[in-house]
Amino acid sequence: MTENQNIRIAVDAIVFGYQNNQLYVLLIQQKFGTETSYWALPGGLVRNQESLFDAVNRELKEETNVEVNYLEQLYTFGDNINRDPRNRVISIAYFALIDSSKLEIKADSDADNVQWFAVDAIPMLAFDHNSMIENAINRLKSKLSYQPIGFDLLPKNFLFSDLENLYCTILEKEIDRRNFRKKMLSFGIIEQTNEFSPIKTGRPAKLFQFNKSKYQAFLKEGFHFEIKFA
Amino acid sequence: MTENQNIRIAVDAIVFGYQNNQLYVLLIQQKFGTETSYWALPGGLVRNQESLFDAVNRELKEETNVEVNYLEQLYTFGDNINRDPRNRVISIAYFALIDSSKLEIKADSDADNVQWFAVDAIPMLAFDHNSMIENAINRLKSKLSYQPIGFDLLPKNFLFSDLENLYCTILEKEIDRRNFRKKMLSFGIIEQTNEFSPIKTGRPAKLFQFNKSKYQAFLKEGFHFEIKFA
DNA sequence: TTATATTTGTGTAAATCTTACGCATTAGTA
DNA sequence: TACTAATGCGTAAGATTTACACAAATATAA
Repeated sequence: MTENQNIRIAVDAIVFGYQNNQLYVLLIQQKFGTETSYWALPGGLVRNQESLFDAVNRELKEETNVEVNYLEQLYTFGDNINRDPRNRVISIAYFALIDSSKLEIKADSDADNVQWFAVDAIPMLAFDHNSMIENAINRLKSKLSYQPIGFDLLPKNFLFSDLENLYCTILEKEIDRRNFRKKMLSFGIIEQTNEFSPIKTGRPAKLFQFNKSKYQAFLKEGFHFEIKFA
Repeated sequence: MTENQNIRIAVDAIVFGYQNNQLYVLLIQQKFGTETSYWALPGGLVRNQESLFDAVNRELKEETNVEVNYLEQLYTFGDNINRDPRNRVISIAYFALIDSSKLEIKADSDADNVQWFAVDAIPMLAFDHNSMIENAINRLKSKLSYQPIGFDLLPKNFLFSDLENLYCTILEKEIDRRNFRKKMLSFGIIEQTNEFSPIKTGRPAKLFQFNKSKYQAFLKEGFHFEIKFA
């Protein structure tokens, strides 16, 4: 009964990126000795003297070299005691977002082993990583409507149409352009810049940016971001 | 660098109960050898061959003997590597609700060591358990408005005024009785019973009950519970 | 038996928010 | 100079939310 505990503890990260009406997840290729190699989420064992937060950041740095804009704990996977067939491992999954300016895999990472996959074309992954991603997509979908998190998937300056398409794509919903813009602007946390987009078709569009500090100030006054669709 | 991992993994439960306009948390008294004994959340180390879910249920049974109506994972506490001064322990906290018919500590538990504390009178607890409770209260507050979770804090048959007071108490807000009742009933997931409450003052009140299976059926059709207050 | 105290149960009008919907503007390109 | 493609903008109808007060039912005390 008083056996010693023999459970490993890991962190894994589900990193989302967005570009051209498509949501992507960052995966790495795992080498299991001579076994077939699987794609998997970036992650690994937590060190004795490091916080969970440090662990996930370290693994992301080591394995993928991306820097995330947003990172939060998602869920701890430890109910299936055989999720890793080698040992019992409990994994604390983190949810992360990066903007499209960082979508290129940097040269200084082992690029062959790191790749973005469109979320509707994810292969069979190692362990329970497919269900972790499902879980993360649900979190992303629900957070989009009550936290201004979409901006972390866009470059600093973005087109209103990009923001709109991001919502349409991820939530898989039609959105009325006028109502969306009206509502978004009504919060007072998005500002027009003086720059125009370099796109060379149609009427030139102003670039916008999210004012994070304004948002945080509003939060303290009880402001509640919420955007819904029919 | 390839030191062996030496981290324990525990589960802890924040169990809420409600009675007479007061929210309670279930605590147990911990014995640390000869040291002063602290109050703490029920919980303990996860066994090698048991799921997290089984672990938290087992600890609740062993330490408090309460049966919960609702249980979900809350958050994993592992950023402070000294949260337990003896060893590094990562704790997966669970959030639970019981109804007031179970608020009495059962005789077959070690009653001296198990007690309900009003949330506004919680002593200094072991480890980071105070902040776990804070975290759980936030979860409870936010879930109340988008998930019909309040019913898990009430007996099967309840007065509408009890439901209303529960919301007022936990959210610390004034509520308009008429609007609250109208909105709640509009969902169609609460039914009048034929029973009257045994309370002997004022106009006799019908007892109501939550129809869980109706709620779950509605969910599948895209229904979304939401109740907000000025 | 009658008056009083206490809590339940109910409706409506005003204000706010959400939805639906189309056309003129601005540039580039042919 | 006409065409194409995308942006930017307003209003009316409908739905939801808010604010608000009094009659009904019982127990109890006078």
